[in-house]
Amino acid sequence: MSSQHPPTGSRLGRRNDPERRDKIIDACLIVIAQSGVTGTSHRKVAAQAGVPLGAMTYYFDGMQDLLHSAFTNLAIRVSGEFERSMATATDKQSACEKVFERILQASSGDDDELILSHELYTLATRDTTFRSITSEWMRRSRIALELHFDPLTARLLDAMIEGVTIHRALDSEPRDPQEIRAAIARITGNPSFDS
Amino acid sequence: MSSQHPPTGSRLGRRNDPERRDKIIDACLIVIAQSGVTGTSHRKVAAQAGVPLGAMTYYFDGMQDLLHSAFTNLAIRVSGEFERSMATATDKQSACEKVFERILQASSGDDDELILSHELYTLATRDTTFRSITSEWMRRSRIALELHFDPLTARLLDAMIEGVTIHRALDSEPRDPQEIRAAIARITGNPSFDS
DNA sequence: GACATTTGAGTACGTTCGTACATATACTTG
DNA sequence: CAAGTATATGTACGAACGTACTCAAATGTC
Repeated sequence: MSSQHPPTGSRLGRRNDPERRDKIIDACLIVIAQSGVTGTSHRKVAAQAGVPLGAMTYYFDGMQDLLHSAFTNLAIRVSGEFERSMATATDKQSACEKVFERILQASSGDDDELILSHELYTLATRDTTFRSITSEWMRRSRIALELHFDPLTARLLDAMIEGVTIHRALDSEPRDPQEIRAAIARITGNPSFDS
Repeated sequence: MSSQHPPTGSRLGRRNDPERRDKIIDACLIVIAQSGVTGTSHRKVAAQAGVPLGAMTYYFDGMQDLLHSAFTNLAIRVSGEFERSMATATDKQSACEKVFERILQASSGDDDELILSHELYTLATRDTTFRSITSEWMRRSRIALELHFDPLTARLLDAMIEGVTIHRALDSEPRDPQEIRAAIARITGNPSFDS
């Protein structure tokens, strides 16, 4: 008993798999979503990614570096999606509709985005290193919104998205989607959206 | 060397110090604010509280119970403060002013409230047990706001407070306080507040 | 004052963690 | 094909962790 590893200890040696690093990052986000940053360890991530433990310290300079890389990836992916979504809007009205969809989707809990972003916020509140990620994320959101709204409205709308999303997620009673429309209507000064 | 404890191993025995439990809870919040839930351990909290390690398992049924008690305490304290603040407002205008002060103070980073609430949100996003705390917290905020605003406006305002606070905290560039006034003005439909 | 009970403290155990490091393999170069 | 290098891996180590458990001291009871 106690066969710790495949019978033949096959060390692959120089294989330079460029996807290896990305696989670890993806696995890291999965583990964080499941267990939180608190419960994330090199061993869990390695297991999730299907790579040996030694690969963790090989590709990343410790836990901090791993987390930073993982959250940077997340921020780039999510803000990219939002940019693309906003870019498809043709006017204020359809832009409002996109924002509505975004809040609805983000607060639905159907994916891990909400959990992961909270984990990131928690790190960023304490650590300046991570704040550069959130800062850049917000900057890109704002710019995407400024395709359709003036700068101040874009900032307020961005903040409102955040607040409504969180409140919807952290309340145990379900919230009426109509509330989202009211929020957007008041911030943008577009009363017709609140129908 | 290696004197682990006061020279005289004075076991105090039945002393029933009712403050002991509260001291541990306060210490726990301090440790969380410093090191995050991630970095919080029984040993650190015990050291901060000046109680022996054994006291931790005596007063609390494990880490989960400790965290739950600590965050419940936090929620009660903070929402109590907000209720009292809102109760002193005499009309819509002064209520808006109170809300303004609240956002300014919460996002200033002068105390640990912001850090702690994020840590709580992160737990609540994943764990229903903690969501009852956030849920109750939001309920009380909403009721406090409903002293001066209609229910829908109260909800939106509450969400806006959250969003603006977070954005102010997680941006590396400073934000103009005037932005807060604009947000309140638009949500409450009180244009005169945005001056 | 003797005994029982409650309250609290100290310690030891088994687990898990991050990381360092020796070393095996694959590739490159001559 | 030999020598060298870059790449990747398995493992071992010390530190820190949560928790269970034993037992001392103070209090309650008669």
